[in-house]
Amino acid sequence: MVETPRRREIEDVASDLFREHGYAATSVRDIARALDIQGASLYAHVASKEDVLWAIVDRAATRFEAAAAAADARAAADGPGDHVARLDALVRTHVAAIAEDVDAAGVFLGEWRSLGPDRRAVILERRDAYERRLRDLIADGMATGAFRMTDPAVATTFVLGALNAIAGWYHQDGRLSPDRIADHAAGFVVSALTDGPT
Amino acid sequence: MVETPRRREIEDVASDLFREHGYAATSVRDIARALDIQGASLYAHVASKEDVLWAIVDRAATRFEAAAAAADARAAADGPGDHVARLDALVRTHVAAIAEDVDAAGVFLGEWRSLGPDRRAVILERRDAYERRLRDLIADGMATGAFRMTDPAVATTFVLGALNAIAGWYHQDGRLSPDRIADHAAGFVVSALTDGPT
DNA sequence: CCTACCGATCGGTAGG
DNA sequence: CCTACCGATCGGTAGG
Repeated sequence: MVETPRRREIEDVASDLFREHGYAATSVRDIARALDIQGASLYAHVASKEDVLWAIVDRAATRFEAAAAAADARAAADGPGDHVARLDALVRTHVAAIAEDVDAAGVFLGEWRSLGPDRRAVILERRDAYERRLRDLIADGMATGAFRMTDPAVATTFVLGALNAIAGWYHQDGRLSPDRIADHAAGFVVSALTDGPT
Repeated sequence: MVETPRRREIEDVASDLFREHGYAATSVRDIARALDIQGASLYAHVASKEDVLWAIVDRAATRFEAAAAAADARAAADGPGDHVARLDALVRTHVAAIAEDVDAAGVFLGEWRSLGPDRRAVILERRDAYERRLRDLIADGMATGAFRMTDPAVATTFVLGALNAIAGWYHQDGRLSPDRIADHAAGFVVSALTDGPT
């Protein structure tokens, strides 16, 4: 299915509603009303309600994956062995990925439970892969002494928990720009994983 | 309404289902089936589906509030001016409050959107009050030099994000005991907010 | 706690 | 994109 402009409009409106009320509490009529069309008319553009959720979640997941790849590229230019720089880069691109589309990020992070079994499994595996990437970086940094020793798996969930919480409060017209938030996030995470000033 | 044993049983089963599938995606028949009774029979014990959600959320919120009070008492015994000790105590009681009933904590943290407007407002105000408490502690610690200088409001959301993520992965029969998780959480948070070893 | 039932709303289809 | 419609399921009530 091609991504027509109208189709994208539907997904954006749905992201907002799913984020605000949750997928199950949002009816296809709610989505249609926000677009000023009839509920049944939505099916001229989408095959099912779950397909809309999937499109949002899949696109958000892809954005996070691209962010991680971009962070790798950025850090590799600086120096491959610098774990602090690599973590700093990953945190910043992660925050940017959230801020780029908060609604979609929030839906991705909070509504994957509403996917059918197959898609749910796919998205969980992609989340796991992303998490493994961060965990490996943290574990490697501990092994080289860049980070203080602690449980890498637990530290990873703390880091992602702190970062993903941003999707719960960030607003485009808020006090802080995405870059400023990324500054704070990078400072927080690096400080949490290092023992003292370098 | 008094809290009969059966009523509590209903709430526990509902916590599990709401946590796994979300409030809106869980029908009263789902809850009844888990208790081996008919859907309509549930109404011999509860007035509405939302009342069940409210009971779970209200109890969990009360538990977090009690945890904060306990942390205050514990830290006051040590010494009132020690912000690191106060933060350490608050983190530990917060983690304990999550582990005490993960399902209810998860519902409290993730399903308050499903409450009606009035109850939603009440629970948001109680969450805000809890958050203010932590933010004030962090801001005071920055003013006295115990914590590194950064934005207290943002730091607070990072701390709560990291801690509340525990509700997403903690299991009673997991690798780590609540106390060990609390150790890691306290180490992570204190390290994030301090500049180096004391 | 059960059986029998209710109106409302759900996601989705047919046919234009 | 609309009107008209469908079967299924929803939360909840009546009466025992």
